[in-house]
Amino acid sequence: MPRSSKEKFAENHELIEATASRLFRDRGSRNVSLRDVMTEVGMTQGGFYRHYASKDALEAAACDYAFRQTAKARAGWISPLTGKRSLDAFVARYLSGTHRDSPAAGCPIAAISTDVARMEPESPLREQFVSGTRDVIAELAAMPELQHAAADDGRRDATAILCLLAGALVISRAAAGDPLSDDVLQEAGSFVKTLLAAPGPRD
Amino acid sequence: MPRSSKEKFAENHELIEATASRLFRDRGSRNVSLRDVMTEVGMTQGGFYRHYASKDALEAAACDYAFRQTAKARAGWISPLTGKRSLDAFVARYLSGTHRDSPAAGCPIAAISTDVARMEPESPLREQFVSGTRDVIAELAAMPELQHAAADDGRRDATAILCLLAGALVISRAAAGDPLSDDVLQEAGSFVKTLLAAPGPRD
DNA sequence: TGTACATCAGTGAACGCGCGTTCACTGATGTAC
DNA sequence: TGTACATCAGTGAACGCGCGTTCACTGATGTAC
Repeated sequence: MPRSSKEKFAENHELIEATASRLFRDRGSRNVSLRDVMTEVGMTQGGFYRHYASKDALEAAACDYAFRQTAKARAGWISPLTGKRSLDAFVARYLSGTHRDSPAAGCPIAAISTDVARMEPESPLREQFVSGTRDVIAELAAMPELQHAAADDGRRDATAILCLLAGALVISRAAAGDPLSDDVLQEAGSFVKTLLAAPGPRD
Repeated sequence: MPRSSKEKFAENHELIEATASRLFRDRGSRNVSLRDVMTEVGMTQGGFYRHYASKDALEAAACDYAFRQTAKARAGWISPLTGKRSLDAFVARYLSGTHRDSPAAGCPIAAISTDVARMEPESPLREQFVSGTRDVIAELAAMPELQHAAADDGRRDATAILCLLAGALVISRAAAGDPLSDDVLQEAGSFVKTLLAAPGPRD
């Protein structure tokens, strides 16, 4: 059944992007073939090139999708006490066993940053990644707990905490199956909690 | 010229390991062929299997080599003021532009943790990686700055700081070429410095 | 010590396989009259 | 509104290529006498 309608085409396009985003975060794009992606979508491999010029182009689109998807998800990460967004709630969700065990649906910074680091200097994937990371830092910096008297609007602390969280998740995933995996999540969480409870601005 | 002497064989073995360790950290083992490794060593690909049973086995050996190499290098990371090892000196070297730009000679946690996370649960690479990571945490926990009155001998702070450092390096590498890359290193370093200057134990 | 022989590190071609990409083709969709 | 035709999303086979691994072979090394 060749030739889909415009609507069906757009639907397939979105599905390819979402599927690739999921598989690439889970296994790494080098370990996922276009055939894997298209089969999961329910199409054959040849049809891919009606949607993207190359696998590289798909990688960039999948990265963008991952940032958009996780940004939406984070909007629902609210404190059970206040019902509002908070750094506490963010940290708890980010360092959860669920997040560790579901890279396919999780933060692209933790999932694909090493792949991005190995790309060519001017690749579209790199640009998407940097843009998405900037947004996450800005989102974190706007959290109430970081709105202290710092001159930089909490950007430094936001950056550092993101590094801590992403680093902890990556190491925890690498150590999966070993007690160290849970330890890392627990200790990183405890460290941030203590930090935020400390009196006064940190600068 | 077939058949090397025992000495030459041991020398070649070490060279294969060191070369693989370097290339795998730099480009990721999936992006490096055995041919790449053996050519760089100065041998042909067929000879590889006299040294290792498979590429998987080489990956584990290369990981172990990376941890041993960087542990030796860190022994020389001393404070310019006191001439002794210190967390300050460690952080400065870890978050340097040199370290960011030389993954091939740098920390394996920052270089290959994502690759390790994608391995089979019981792989030898995973075990080597976990063991090496434990050692780094213990080394950090023994630093004078973390020997405060904490009940856990500074392990929690050591773990958290390692996560922060590794996370910062990985993100900085992914953002290479963009101002964000330097910003991340600088802000993470500043954050840790402020943290260590804060009075009293953190718990 | 010298000699004959077994060992085995390294060579280089070959193997099967999966990959990204191309392409002739199909037939439903969308459009021009 | 109905019809004829151009478009183009999707199919599935084929392409060249590089990969990890195997293997018959070579000849220096190491050993047994």
